[in-house]
Amino acid sequence: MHPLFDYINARSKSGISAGDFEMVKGYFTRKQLRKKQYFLQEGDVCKYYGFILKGAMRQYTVDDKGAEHIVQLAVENWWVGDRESYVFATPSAYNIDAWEDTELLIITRKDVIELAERCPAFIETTRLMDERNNIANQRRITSSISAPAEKRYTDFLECYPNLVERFPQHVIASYLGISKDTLSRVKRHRL
Amino acid sequence: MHPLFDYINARSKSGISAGDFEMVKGYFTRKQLRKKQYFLQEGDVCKYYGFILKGAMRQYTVDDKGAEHIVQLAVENWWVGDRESYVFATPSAYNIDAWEDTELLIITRKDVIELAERCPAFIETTRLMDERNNIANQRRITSSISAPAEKRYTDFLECYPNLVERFPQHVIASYLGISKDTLSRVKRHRL
DNA sequence: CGATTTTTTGAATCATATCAACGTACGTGG
DNA sequence: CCACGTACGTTGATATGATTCAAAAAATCG
Repeated sequence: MHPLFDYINARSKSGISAGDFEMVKGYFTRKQLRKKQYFLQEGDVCKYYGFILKGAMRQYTVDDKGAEHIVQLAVENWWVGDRESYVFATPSAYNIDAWEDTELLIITRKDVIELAERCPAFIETTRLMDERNNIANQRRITSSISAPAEKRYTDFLECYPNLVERFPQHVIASYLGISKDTLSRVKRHRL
Repeated sequence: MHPLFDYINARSKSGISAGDFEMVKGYFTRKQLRKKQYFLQEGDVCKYYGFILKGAMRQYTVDDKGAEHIVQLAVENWWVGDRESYVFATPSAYNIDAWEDTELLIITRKDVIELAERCPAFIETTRLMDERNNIANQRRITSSISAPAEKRYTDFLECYPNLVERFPQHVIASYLGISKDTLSRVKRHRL
């Protein structure tokens, strides 16, 4: 039916009624982003978290040499935002922009907190999201401190086959912390 | 008073009463570990999460060449365990052992869930822990995909000055994903 | 079709790893 | 008190994996 409805239903034990979902939906605002448009710019406070209905986005830092380092990729049914800036209302170190034209549901921190108080299923869902996120982050950290480029890439393929189709290779390379040139060579070597 | 009591009080909006805390404490079991003793071994399911009352621990993988890669360090007031194995009851890819003699409060997954239902302050606390953890992991990922050895080390010093005093240099090096030799050279270079 | 983005490739270079040796400190048992 | 083992840190020489740069090829898009 509605992607967010399905998302909450699949992740909360109790599930959510159609009526409750209307209430939940009321807390979100729809937002359209064109390709390359910023959702968040370095130095700004991340006022909104976004749930992606359609599209693809990237979160990245820019170093002193101007090189981009992609820390997160996201597509449909993923959340985007800089958690640190969102929670503490501090200037973000990241940029987030749309890689494709995308459509989001956005919500402020204040509203998330209020919504959590009114809707148990929503809390359960966000808790589960945090839990899964922690697990995924742990894996990524393990991979990035202990595995060479080739292993990092195969781990990625296994874990996120859907992302490979959505982003070009040089973006994936940056996400993995290796250069596009190296990733190209790794792929050839694997055949 | 009691480290876990203080921990919950500092992290839940409402706080916890002395009476409720007795109930919480009842769900935990005290566990002593001698230096080098395993808390979790690769291949086993992580049945318990632990709250460190006293001591220091490390979580690591062992690669095919027998080298250890430290993915997490923990001291007093930190939680230890492999979240993925704990949540899904799958064999863990990690070892966790005591770096010093340590004293823990441990709890099963089932009891965490039950306790969460009975004590709102406990839920709030674990939610906050997950949130902070996500933020910290994000930082670590950013650092590890984009920064060279020296920056990674200075980031670490800034973020966890207390850990530097508790673990020898070669352990820190492994945590940062660099060799002990390189860390030694980095330190000299910084003076 | 031209323009832009993406991928590939080779050559030179750089950061870090590896290996081996040595120095130091600490603790334990004789 | 000494002798020994163990753990830790440093250092130099060498090896290696990955980066950088530049150029060209290939794919994509309006």
